[in-house]
Amino acid sequence: MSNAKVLPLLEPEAVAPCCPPLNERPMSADEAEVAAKMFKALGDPVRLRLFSAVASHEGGEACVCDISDVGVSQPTVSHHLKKLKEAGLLSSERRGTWVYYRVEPSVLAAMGALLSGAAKAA
Amino acid sequence: MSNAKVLPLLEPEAVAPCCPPLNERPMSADEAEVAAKMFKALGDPVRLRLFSAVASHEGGEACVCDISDVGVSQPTVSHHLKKLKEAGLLSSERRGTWVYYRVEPSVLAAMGALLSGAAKAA
DNA sequence: TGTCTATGTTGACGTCTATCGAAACAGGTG
DNA sequence: CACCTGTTTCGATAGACGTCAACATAGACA
Repeated sequence: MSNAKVLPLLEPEAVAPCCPPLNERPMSADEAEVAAKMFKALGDPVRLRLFSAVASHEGGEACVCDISDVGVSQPTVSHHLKKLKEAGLLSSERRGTWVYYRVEPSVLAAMGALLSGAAKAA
Repeated sequence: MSNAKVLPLLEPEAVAPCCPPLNERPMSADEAEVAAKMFKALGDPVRLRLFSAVASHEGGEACVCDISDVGVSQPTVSHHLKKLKEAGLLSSERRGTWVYYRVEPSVLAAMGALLSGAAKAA
């Protein structure tokens, strides 16, 4: 329904300031709530495999029919893809009969910087 | 009690091969299950704040009394810290009256590389 | 030595959300 | 219209989150 305004994560200017490096300073409650949604989206084996399948596919986009081989039913796959899309990690596009999912590099970079910064100083 | 053998994630040689970059190839079910546990551990706002508080503290270790200011009761804090420890992200050590938690750099680096690698190529 | 206080952990319980599959529905093609 | 792809709805099961109470462990003090 109101998917377009569920999260402001799709905007790059909303991603960058949301995630200071983990070791810089203690996260505030608001920052943690935003960042936790992204981590939670990847906190499921099925979603992680789906996301990896999309990210490793040619051009960073993949048809659902190519990544439905994760051991669960297709409705469940659609459900997980929807959650990844709501978290801002994927974006869907319909090209004729098939639906293609694509990764969001900005959000991925934000999460990587969040962890890499903490790993560097530790 | 039997904390030492809950997960083999504490060994660096178990961390490195568990997480190929997300965009290299589709994750297997076993790899995804291991990596999802780490992401799931950070998929909660309270845990994320606790982890950030430990990581940003002096020397990467912090007493529980210093990070209990997250808006929940202390038993809840202890529960979340236990989950972070079970995921291999933290390690606890008792120094007298107080208990100090410390970050595990190797696991953090693995997660960062997992995402940074995917962000680079995407 | 014995007791008392303080710090963290653990267990049990209630509540809430997540996950998954079966069936029905929308979108697009030949 | 018949067919296929993918989404949505609905309900049932399982697990996560949070608090209250009780239990270990370490130091203080008489």
